[in-house]
Amino acid sequence: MKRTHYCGELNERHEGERVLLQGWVNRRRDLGGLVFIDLRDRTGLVQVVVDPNSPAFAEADRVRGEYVVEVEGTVRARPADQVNPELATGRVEVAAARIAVLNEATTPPFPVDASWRGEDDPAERVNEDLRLKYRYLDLRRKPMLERLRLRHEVIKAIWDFLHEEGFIQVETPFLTRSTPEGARDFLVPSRLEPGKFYALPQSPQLFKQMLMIAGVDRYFQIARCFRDEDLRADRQPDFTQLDLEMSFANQEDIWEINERLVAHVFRETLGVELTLPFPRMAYREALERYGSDKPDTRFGLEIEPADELFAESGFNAFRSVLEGGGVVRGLRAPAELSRKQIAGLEEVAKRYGAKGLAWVKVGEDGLSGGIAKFLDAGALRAWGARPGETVLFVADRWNTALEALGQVRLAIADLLGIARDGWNFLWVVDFPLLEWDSDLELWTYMHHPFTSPHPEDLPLLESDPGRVRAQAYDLVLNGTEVGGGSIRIHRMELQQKMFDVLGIPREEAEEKFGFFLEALRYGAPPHGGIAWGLDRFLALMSGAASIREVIPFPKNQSGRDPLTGAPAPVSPEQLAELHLKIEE
RNA sequence: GGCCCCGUGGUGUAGUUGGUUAACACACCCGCCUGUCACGUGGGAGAUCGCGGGUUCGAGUCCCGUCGGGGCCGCCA
Repeated sequence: MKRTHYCGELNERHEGERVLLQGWVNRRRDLGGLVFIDLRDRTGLVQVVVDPNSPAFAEADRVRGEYVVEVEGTVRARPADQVNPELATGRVEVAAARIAVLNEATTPPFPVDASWRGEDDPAERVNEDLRLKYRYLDLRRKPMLERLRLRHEVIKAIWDFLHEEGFIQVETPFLTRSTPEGARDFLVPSRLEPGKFYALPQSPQLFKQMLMIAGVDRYFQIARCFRDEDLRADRQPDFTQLDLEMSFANQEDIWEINERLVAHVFRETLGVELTLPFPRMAYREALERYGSDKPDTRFGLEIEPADELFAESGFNAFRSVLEGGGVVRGLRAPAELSRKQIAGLEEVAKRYGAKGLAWVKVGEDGLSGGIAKFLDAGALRAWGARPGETVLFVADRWNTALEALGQVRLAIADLLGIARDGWNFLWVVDFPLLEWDSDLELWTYMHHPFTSPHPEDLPLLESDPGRVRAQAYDLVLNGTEVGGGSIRIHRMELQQKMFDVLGIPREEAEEKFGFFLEALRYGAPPHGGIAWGLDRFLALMSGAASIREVIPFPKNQSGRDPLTGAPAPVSPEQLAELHLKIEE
């Protein structure tokens, strides 16, 4: 006989039915003469009752938590006073006629049963490394299984939508030559060609562009990407992108289809209706108002220019910054902050490059604290400050001042418990094409070197490179960058010119991606696309604190997998085959 | 490379100005219990306090080093 039902689907309609269930023992309650077993599979729990007269009793007696068992029995309604409203199957139970232990189980190092009963789950507080070492047990927990399922549903919704829109899914290689996204590559030594290496892709960037040249027109892929950089709560060495690319498309086309895709995914998986189109905000405005290129627009608390307050003030530290071409920006915290709180905020500002955080409290009858003596109450009032507020200032280079205050802004929101609800999608657009690298003393790309400049700014490319806008955009959700893309350069001459501006010698460009430059000569269509950070997307959708929670088998912060022990040594024979020697 | 936080039975924690048998809860094992659902109840086992060194009559506690875990900066879309 085969399994007839999943545990979690049983209800009053099955009353009287003979069922065969297979699953794990979530919990066993032994009353001496009577044994209750909560049987669990991926759908949930059902209570199995074993009567002492039942032939199943002996087996029920030896069963323990996490044993794998098969139960045959009859569904019956529970007595009215025995209904468990906490359980989806709480109105029924299965009277066991036969129980077979399919496998015994060692007691798990942490409990996996609580979440299935809707109880507070102690496993949420267990050291994460232990959860990773026993990930197959961790994944038995309900929230983990739910996130696996969400991941599946989101990917299915993406496939459904893009298929309908005429996209073709194409797989690009894992063993390849690296495409320059700027990160460190994971390398794979070649056995057949001593001293040569494959690289794992940081993204399928050049392959998808060549697919456009091939005439695929609309491509997508749920693509695994690899970057050998330090890890964070939102960064793993191998992670997943939704990668997509379209030919003959401009920025608006790409934004529009992505908005509808996001809306489709949210509708199908969370049942949430998003308002389209998403707002668009220029990079410069995002920085000026929110101090971030990925602003959290779920709350106000905007940054304001404050240069004029200090232009002629006696506060020399600020005045000299202004005279040196810097800026002063201010933030009005709607509360009287304590010294300790301000010190904490200053630490935040400093971590992000600010020299310090100047502050003043605004009272009904004047200013107090911090730099009060350098400021005029009337002028500050005219500037916008209101009684009861603590005003915070940073003076520095434009982007440093804004980024520091942007972080202070987020810290204040945490501090004051400012509500941050909802799903705020936002396109940040008009990124600068280039960014000055003061270490290397040259212009470097902000996105990647195949990003197309804004056509209107082309004349500036040689005269004033810093002012050239890119046709590049980020998709931001609640203050997290969840996607980024651009219109690509499709003409060889412009690509060559970009390399010149970037100071990449022709020979080097030829050596690194000559194959791609050659491809551009064969009738490359105008094209562009985007890549979503799928793991971040899922983490936000499920309210997870790190992307590790939505990745089945992630690495820990040291890049190790506590489950398999990777990375691990290899045998001398393997090294010899690869022509490798390990330096001590 | 840098800054911050954390390592005590299987798990989560407590452990006072350094002091004698390292405590509690849950889990685990055994007994009792026929309507439990955080079952109850009685008993039991289980920790060289991450590791190494130092100070001290005495270190879980103080100091130094080291290893491991987490968050962040740098780096990285």
